[in-house]
Amino acid sequence: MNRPAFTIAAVERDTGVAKDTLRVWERRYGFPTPERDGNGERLYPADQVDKLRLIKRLMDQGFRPGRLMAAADEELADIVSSAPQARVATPTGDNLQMAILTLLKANDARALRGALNQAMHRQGLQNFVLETVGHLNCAVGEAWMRGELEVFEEHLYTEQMQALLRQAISALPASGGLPRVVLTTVPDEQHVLGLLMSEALLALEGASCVSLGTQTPIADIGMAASAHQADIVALSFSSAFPQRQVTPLLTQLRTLLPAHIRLWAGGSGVARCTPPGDTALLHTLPDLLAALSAWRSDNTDKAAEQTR
Amino acid sequence: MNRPAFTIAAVERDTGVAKDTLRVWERRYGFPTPERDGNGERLYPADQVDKLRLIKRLMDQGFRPGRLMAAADEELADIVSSAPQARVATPTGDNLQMAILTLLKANDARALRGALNQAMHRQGLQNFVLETVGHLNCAVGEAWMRGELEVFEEHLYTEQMQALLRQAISALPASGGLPRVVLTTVPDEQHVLGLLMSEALLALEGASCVSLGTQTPIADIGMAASAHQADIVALSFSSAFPQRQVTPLLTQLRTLLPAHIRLWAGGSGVARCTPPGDTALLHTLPDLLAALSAWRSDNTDKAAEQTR
DNA sequence: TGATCTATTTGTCCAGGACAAATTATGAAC
DNA sequence: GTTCATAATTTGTCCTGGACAAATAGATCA
Repeated sequence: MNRPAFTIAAVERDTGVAKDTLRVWERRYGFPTPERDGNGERLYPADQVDKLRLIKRLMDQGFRPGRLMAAADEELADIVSSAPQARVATPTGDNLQMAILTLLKANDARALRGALNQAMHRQGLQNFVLETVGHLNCAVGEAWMRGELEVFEEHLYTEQMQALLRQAISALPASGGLPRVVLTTVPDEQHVLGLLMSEALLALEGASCVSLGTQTPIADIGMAASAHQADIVALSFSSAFPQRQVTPLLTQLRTLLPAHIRLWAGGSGVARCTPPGDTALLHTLPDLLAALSAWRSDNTDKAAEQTR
Repeated sequence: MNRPAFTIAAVERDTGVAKDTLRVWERRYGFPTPERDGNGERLYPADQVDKLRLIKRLMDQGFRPGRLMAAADEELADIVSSAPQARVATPTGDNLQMAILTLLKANDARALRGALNQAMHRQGLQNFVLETVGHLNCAVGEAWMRGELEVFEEHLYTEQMQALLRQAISALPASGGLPRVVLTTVPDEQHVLGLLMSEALLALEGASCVSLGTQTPIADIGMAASAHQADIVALSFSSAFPQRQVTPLLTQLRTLLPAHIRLWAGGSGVARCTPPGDTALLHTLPDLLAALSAWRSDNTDKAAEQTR
């Protein structure tokens, strides 16, 4: 079967690699090597797009393009099988991972939802979020990289997990407690699971969460924080978010925010970055809970004022 | 207060206008007129970015850039106030609109959620989706264009409505009935409310819905349809989606899908487009219910086979 | 070992030209 | 006056090839 070819715009959409970057890769590394249509415009064969998708994900994990681009398909497969490090999990977690991946491959949406729901109720929401969801996300991503899952199966997983977390969050009582947290992601960061995991943990601890969803413009994040009288602005960055943008964005937002509003940035996207002054980098979810406790210790006065 | 300037990449993210387009507008229409930084790179003042955002939304409604770009700020305001046509609503709907907009301006997230929840329960899910949600979406968008709401307030609305619809959908029994529908949006279409509204209506009527969330690559939509043994693939297009892409995308997807799987495309984004052959264009939500009824009339055999 | 400096790698921006698809205007025929 | 085909315009996207700054890796020295 001859799969259709992609225009450069389609490749940008499907891989997340900018058009300018695709052209410069071709010039420098000799890959990809698109055909040309009648108008001299690039047409990327489907297998090259597949390879680009894989390369993009490996780059998100820290690999550099010069190496990856030179590598043949088999070398890439080697890299994939050697790279995964998030393979530490409890025995029960491993079993669940296997079960979830199996259900995903079988495309049994209802059983998948049931299994996730059951796991959440057995472990409790906090343990589920802290110990299971993150590992599951990684396991699904790695299974895709190994070619065991398709993109649409990843989408199904994300959608089911999102529905489950939102359901759990909706079921929590609206506490009205402190701190008041505004949650969102910056433009170009569309991953929502990190946001929902954070919201679930914070809401469980009795914080007042207001989520703006994903991709709020920087200036609006500042306005929202003031409008909602937030104590904290919490941002989530996935590993797919371009590293180079993180620091300038945080710096800009910090200047926009009143000094008394704390800025928290979390997720695997903040792994290697130097943030401005008092910005808190929360690399893992336990860090989020720790930061919450710390804030409460530092602000016993506000809590007292509230109960007044 | 001197708001900071934007790089061309930031303007692309915040307005949705491509970098190439921004440069060619500057060349042709003399707007925008960015400054230059030390390296000769464009720096867009914040007020020009605001104007670009407004221009983009008006273009999404069918206005052409040549006219808008020449217009001064006051003329744009005139166009905004003359354009809105979705101002037809029931008296009760109008009251609700006013109430919601007021709560949004007050940034009272909890009261907003309460009001939406109350409206949904009073009207019932079907009426709520059919008669209220769409009008509310429009009203919020228009209020933004008139400068009455900020972007972050729109985000808050979207997030609250999304949470409410997902909660309602989760509460519906998983029927297992026919038809089996795979719902998603194509890459570059990130609006999720249209998808959730459709899922709610279809699930209410006893169809089996599998949502893949937004932005599934075309090839994966095809694979997902087969994997889930779908009878129908339903896509949602917002008015912000580039019109020119709709027809080629639908055509490509049609060739990928087995002939027996129907393709439904809905939302305001399919208003002016000529789809391939038997693709159903569902301009409004009632059209969706009509299409569902029609499918069931045409497929009584399958329904009978299922009850067997 | 750790710190400072240099070299390489890498992504993004620029100019300005080109072209096809979509839209609007023009004109002919009924 | 309406309908249809044709011409003119508008508009977004793609192209080449050069440039540069920020990030990273490598080398040198204390």
